[in-house]
Amino acid sequence: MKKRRVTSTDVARKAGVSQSAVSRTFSPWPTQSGVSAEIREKVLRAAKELGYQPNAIARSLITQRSRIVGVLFSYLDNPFYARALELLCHGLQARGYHALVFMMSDTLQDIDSTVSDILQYQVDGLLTASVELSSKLCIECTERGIPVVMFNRTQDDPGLSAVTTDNIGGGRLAAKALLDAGCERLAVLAGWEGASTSRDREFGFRAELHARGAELFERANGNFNLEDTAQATRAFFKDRNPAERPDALFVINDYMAIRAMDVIRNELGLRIPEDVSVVGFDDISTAAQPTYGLTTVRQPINRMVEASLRLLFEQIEDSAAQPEHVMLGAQLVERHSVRRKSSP
Amino acid sequence: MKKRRVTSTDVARKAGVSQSAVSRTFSPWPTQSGVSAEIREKVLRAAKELGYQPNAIARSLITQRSRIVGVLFSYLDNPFYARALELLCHGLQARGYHALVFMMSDTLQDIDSTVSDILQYQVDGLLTASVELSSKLCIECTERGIPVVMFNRTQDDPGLSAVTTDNIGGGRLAAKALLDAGCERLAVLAGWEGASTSRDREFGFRAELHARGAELFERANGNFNLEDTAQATRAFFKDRNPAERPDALFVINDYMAIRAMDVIRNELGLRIPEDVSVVGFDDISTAAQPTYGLTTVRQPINRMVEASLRLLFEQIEDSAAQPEHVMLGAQLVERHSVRRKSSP
DNA sequence: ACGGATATTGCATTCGTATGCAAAAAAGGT
DNA sequence: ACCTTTTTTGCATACGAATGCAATATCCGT
Repeated sequence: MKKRRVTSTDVARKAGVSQSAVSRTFSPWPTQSGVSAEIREKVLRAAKELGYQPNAIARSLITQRSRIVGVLFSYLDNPFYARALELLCHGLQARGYHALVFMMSDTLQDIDSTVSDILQYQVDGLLTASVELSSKLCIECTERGIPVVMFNRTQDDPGLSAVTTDNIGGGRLAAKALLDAGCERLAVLAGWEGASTSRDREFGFRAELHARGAELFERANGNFNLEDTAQATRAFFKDRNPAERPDALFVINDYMAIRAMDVIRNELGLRIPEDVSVVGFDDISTAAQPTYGLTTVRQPINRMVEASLRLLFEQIEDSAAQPEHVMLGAQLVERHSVRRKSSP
Repeated sequence: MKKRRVTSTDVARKAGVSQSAVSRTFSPWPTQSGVSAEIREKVLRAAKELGYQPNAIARSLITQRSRIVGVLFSYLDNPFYARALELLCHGLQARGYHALVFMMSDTLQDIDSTVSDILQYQVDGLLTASVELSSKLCIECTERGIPVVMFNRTQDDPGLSAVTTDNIGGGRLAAKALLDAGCERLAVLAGWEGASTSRDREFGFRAELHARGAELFERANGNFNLEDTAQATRAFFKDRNPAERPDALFVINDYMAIRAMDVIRNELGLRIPEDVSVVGFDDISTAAQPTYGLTTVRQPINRMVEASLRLLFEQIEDSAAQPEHVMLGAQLVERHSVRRKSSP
């Protein structure tokens, strides 16, 4: 039952060569000091017979490279993040790296022990998403020379790389769409005050309103969860006369927007977009389904992932590489949740 | 910039004790041979000052335990799997383990190299979900003494642990619900023939039909993707007279069922459940949203995850533990997508 | 104070692979 | 054929922590 693992020494013995030869044969990088075709042949044959696989742990120990990247997420309910994780993993694997996933349920977020775990596993880099990391985590990691890239979040600290969409610009686009359609009482359903995404999107939204001389009608927090979102939506519309309730709603992400639409239509019996126009953010696949046809601000998720990986590997491969903040453009995707411009 | 990492030897020197003492102080398991309070104190102080963290890689090498579990997924689009991954990670972390995630896009599934990766990382166990693993992978891993637990899939090979819902029973429940409601032309929209889940659910569905003397009206494959699902749904209903098309649809999972409902209502202009009743499988959160109100067969995902982890750790901790197939009961959740029983 | 039992501590080795260095072999030049 | 240059090869050591064993210190009873 308990098989002793096969080591490079076993292979060496079987092939009648030195352990170094085996190591060199399996070296992933075209080693400067190669092995002759003849030896390589012998080694490979012996390895195959024994079922030898190099031990990545031992290799990491000596090379000081684990080829493991820590990936921090706090939840995957929001399909945007599920998709991001999927793409991130693919990208990592394509580069010969692997993702060690840390799920931080916001409730029991034991930051300290998580940081400790990350550090102990000697990850070569760290990708964080949907997580407001305490500056503590950042400092600890960067101090130890572990590159950190934040996905879809920013932090004031300029020592950290981050990749985001232009959330402020995106917020403006949302406001513009609603204003252009002739909406007059605009409400925003924000996420959670602590998240830069939510703050920036709302900021952009308000900025555009201000620029147009309009005023925000109402606001509430959905805290990125469906329950609070439904609650807030009800508060906006329930038992209110048409003239006293919003006629437009900007929801800080699609995940919440979909839920809001549901409450608006099925619980409150209002029509979208006739009674209320809705704009979301992200452009998750559900938004495109005809049932919702949600007009939304698209985040270019593929490019975001690519940029994150590029930044991360630049820093992994060149420790002198400077942290950078990449901001990609947002784009409005018009579907059917915003009413058509009322002709003047 | 380039900080040399702090080792137990550094701490030992600073604290004026031996490296062994440091190792023992940081040993996670209450070591038989402890250290005195005095030394522990000195060590901890020195460690804190230097910012020492034990190196998990080095530890793994000597203990032959990586405390890393490989987790294989093929996609996260289906929220059921996203949720499963989330729960799995939490469970792993709660036990002091971590998930090394392998995403196998079905298209570019390079099984061989993935197996190789898994083996090289010396994972203590392997959890696979939404993946039909070639027997090759199984054999390779079990031969090397790596416990494998399949989540939501089965394989003929009895040497493998698996956790599933009673898919056959679940399929029967779906048929029963539809038949009891008086539906007469039942269609099933399957996933992909290669997946045991899909096969078993369809099998159960047909078995119940057969037992009741009913016959399957039609079937198609949605291949677990939204495009094929929409396509198949159109084929079922488009340009057909009411009497020539299905009046009930069992979709093999909710992810696809939601898409099917969308096509039925928004593209084809049919009503649910008046024109067609729909039953899904899984009970993802979207199914509960009023917009859909999908009647579905619930998989007890929490218990599935718990069982998977239990099985996995039984085998990790006791190499004599036998593989086991845990099958949990399925349960029908009635909402509004199946028409009410027509009174006789 | 002494013998023996017990709890601490440190030494030395081990895990499996990579790599600098020197020795050996092969290739190249005249 | 001889000397130089280049390529192969193996030896020995390093990576960082865990642990069996022996040495030392501590405790206890009398």
